Amino acid sequence: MKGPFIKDILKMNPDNKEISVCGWIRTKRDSKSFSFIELNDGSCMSNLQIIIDSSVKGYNEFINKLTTGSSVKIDGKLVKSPAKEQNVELHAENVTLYGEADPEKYVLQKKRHTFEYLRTIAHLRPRTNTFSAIARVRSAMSFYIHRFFQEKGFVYVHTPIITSSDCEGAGAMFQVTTLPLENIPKTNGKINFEEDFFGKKSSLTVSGQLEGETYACALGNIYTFGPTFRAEHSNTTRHLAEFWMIEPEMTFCDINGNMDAAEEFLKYIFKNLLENCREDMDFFNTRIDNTIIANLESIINEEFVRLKYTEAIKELEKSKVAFEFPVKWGIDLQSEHEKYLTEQVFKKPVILTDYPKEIKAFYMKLNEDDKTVRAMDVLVPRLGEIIGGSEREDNEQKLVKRIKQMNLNPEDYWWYLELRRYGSVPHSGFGLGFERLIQFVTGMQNIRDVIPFPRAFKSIDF
RNA sequence: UCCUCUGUAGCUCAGUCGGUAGAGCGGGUGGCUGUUAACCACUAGGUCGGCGGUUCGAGUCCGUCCGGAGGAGCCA
Repeated sequence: MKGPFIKDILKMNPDNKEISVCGWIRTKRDSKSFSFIELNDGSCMSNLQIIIDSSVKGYNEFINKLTTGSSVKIDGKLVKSPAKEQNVELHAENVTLYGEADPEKYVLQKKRHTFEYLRTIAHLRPRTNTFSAIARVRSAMSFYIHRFFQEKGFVYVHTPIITSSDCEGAGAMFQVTTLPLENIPKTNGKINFEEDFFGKKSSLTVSGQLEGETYACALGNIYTFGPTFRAEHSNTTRHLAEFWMIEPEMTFCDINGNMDAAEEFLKYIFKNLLENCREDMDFFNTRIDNTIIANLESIINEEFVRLKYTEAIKELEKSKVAFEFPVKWGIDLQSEHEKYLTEQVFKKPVILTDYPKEIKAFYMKLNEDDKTVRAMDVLVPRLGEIIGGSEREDNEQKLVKRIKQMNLNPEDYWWYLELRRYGSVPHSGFGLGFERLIQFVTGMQNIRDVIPFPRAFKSIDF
């Protein structure tokens, strides 16, 4: 597709310039002697208004075929529009119809559709305002994420999608196998994985963190940004079986440096989003959730609160709110607790640290009190946890002890432990789910609507 | 996996006490207007998710299966 694109045309000086524009017709309004067309090419939310006078060659043949959804090329003159709704419009001189869209059958007519229905036509939904805006915001956010890390000298590491470790413990895994399922080779009743493709039981990754740490412990600062798979039978507005995750890992960096990085990171990408995707963000703010822009602006401008878990528990115990889940030191915080802290107590993002070791992963660095670990969760108003991270345990003996405590086998982690044996360094990192981030900035309620082709439990229609 | 709700026209929904179905939007036709959520008139669309049962009679009641949504758990 060649330009100029409608995004740029709308900013051009309307000086009778001859241009050509391609796109899909969103709607048409006929008069006796001319027609108005709203043309969209995906470059932006706005349409370009086209006027086709009935004197244009072939008018009577093509005009009834220029229906919603049909694709055209229009050559014409860009002029100033006399009406208020737009600055410029295109006076067509030549019309080329590429593809018709039978209005009796094409379901995306100009009318509202529920997101639920649009999920059943995932191949057509990017042609709607909402889903094209989501696609642009997703793309832009990916770019800002890369740019943030690249500007800071982080190395982008491609961690494997297929892994042999069934030991990551972050969730149910999808097994990868070429064994014949109708006749699985077994020895003494147990599956013989030596005959499988990799010679070992293999799965799709649930996290690139452990592999990421190996590269961080050589290159300094790294990040991953790739697909992640969880085979959990979750059926919620916040879970996917296939989603994208960002996981930076920083060496010579403690929990405080980790918090600094997470805060700077969020502020950077949100600021870029508001500055560069204003039209799409205004749309979300108007049509989806009218708090998102104010919310993002306050996150950009406010300093995040930093609070230890123990302090947060005290704060919650002090409150008069009747929580569904009672508060007590040692519990994992429920989303009602997180929301209370971010929305009622502080009214801004809160970074909670130093959680009880029992409710956190084995690789998090143990504090001197032997009870808490250097975990950090970044909580934001409305969503709750947006980032989870920690300083990693860098002492081999302590790490082995924690692995055993969690009933895991240290032998499975031999290479991960060697990072602590040879040139171990304090290091930290965090992870964030990309789709939840997109949900947060767009206000979209269902995670299946912020990824082009959602994969979820019992759901893979496209 | 559990709990709740839901399935009627292309889409969004209404349908009373069980008596063979309606609206809005969208589509078609005609009219009108520098229109822009266009407007006005007319018009065509339905195996009421599938199967079984109760009944003289089921969109409506019962059973079951399938699909969808929301919540819980788990998590990102």
